[in-house]
Amino acid sequence: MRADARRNRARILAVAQEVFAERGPSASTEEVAARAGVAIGTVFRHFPTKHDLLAAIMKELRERLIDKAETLIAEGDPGTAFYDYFTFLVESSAKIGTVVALLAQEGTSIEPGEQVMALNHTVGALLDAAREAGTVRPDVRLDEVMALLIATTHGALAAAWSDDLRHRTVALVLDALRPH
Amino acid sequence: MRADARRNRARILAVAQEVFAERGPSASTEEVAARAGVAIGTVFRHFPTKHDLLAAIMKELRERLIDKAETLIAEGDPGTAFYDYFTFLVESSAKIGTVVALLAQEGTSIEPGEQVMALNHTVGALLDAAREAGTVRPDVRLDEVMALLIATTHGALAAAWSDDLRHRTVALVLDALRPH
DNA sequence: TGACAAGATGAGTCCTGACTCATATTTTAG
DNA sequence: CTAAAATATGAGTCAGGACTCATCTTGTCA
Repeated sequence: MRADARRNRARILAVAQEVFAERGPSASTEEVAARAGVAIGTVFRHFPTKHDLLAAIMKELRERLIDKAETLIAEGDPGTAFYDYFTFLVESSAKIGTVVALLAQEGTSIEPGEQVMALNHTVGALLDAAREAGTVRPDVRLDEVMALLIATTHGALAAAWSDDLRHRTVALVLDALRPH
Repeated sequence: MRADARRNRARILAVAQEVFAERGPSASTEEVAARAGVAIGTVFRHFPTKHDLLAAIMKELRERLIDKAETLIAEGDPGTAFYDYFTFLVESSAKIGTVVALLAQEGTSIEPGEQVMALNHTVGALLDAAREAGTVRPDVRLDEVMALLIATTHGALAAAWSDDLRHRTVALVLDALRPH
């Protein structure tokens, strides 16, 4: 792969994240190209389909999210790591927006979607650890947690909550998971 | 207004609710026309803009939602009416889908939006009653409740939760609002 | 450095979906 | 029953956005 091609690919990917975060997944490929300072054909050379572009973003994002989870597992208190991660994901969605696309677009399609599967697995591990540490009610199930996560994440993005409101709301949701 | 015109208007409105519930707000006006058994021009005669059509749906929906609230206030236990209403709204969104458009489309626009204002007011009344009856934590604020409502509603629709999962998730969320 | 393959360009195609309007049809008042 | 007014019709216009490709440009390697 030529050096300039690699540079362009990276630049397009970065810019696309911004654009889709701001305008939602219906933003035009034209705008991505324009903001990347590149002709539209170049975008389609690297990502033959708009869907491919979105998929690439989601893949990168997933890696970032899983990195964060591994850091928390390695360094953090198992009792609080779960809560920290939940909060981190909601914060990310408020800023990055794409998390929502990740969770939603896949959620509505038929197949579970590998991104969601991976996240499921990660959150599940943190949840188990927290349960064992006694900081999460033992009867809380993973699918409920994922549902709360999707809901909070969607809400934070769709309704553009203020920082303050977002914090208070997440606190309420997480309180629901704590033992008594 | 001619009799057939009135009939058509009503039919279009009813069908449009179905279509938008199934396909989301991006469903085409063509499809609404087709399913209503009417030419596309007729749809545009009654609703000059797609936005007008959505607005009409939302208005009708709002009236239905507020009716329900008034019934609950009049007949129900003030301690549980709030919880029943919250549940009712989420159930509705799971079926009607349009609630989401109502809460979201408006939420992202600049002005608060009269639909959301009205719902705010209604939920606020129920929340106050429940607080007074002691079935809701005194420190829970209306904006937090609305945030949870939007989130749950979005989540239920976007992720197509099963009935069972929806019930459990709503139960968790509502537990977060109960005193201890 | 030269030449060629990889890459970039952007005007153009195709399609979808909102909206229009000249014409045909129906309702209804008288 | 009839004519004017109100409606309905649906082919057509227009705009936006995904995607293509003939042509030009540039990186790289001998």
